[in-house]
Amino acid sequence: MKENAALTARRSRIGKVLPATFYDRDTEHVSRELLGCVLECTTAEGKASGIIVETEAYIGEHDPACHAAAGRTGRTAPLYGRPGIAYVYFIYGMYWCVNAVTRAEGLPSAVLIRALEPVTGIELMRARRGPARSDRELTNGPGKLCIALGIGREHNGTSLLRGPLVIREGERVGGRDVVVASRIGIKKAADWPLRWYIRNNDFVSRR
DNA sequence: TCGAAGATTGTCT
DNA sequence: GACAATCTTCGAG
Repeated sequence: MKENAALTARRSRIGKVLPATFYDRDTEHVSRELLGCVLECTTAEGKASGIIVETEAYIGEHDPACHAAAGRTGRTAPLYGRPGIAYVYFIYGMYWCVNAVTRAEGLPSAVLIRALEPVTGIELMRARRGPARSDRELTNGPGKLCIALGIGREHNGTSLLRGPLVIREGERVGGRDVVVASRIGIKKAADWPLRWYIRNNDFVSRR
């Protein structure tokens, strides 16, 4: 009961779709401010959304871990596009990961969305992820959240301002509630402090 | 509870 | 042909 009240309160704070100017800034800045915002995906099956609780920044061709470090290819083309579009890529033969492209055109950087706290469409997420799963296992990782929200190749290069995949204003996250850490799951430049997450949030993939 | 290894395919060299 | 911004399962302690 208590949990339902908290969820209702969260849903009431979901606001407008973030404008292009939000993304056209320093990638580190955007990463930090995306915490607390809401990623929402609408498909034929319905709508599902969650609060962004963990992000990572990939900051251009000089960042060895960024896909753009290999230069502009067919795969990385969306990274060179306008701020506010989605870069969705396929990895390890079975998973999708979703990024928000940032900064001015021609500067290939993006924010990887690593974990969400489910807000709406939770039943749909359970159906997609499997019934035996706890709520925190629905979206506590970049591959998992794409499965739960139904994000795939059809969203690569689409606008996060128009949908079907959008990011909305959410709760403001105070400075004390933000933790900066090193990135996860990569070998190159893994110690760069470009990962942000909400302190004490159960849905963060790793502390 | 933790660590190791397997699954599986698009992309680039 | 090698590798990858991951997740799951399985076995050991």
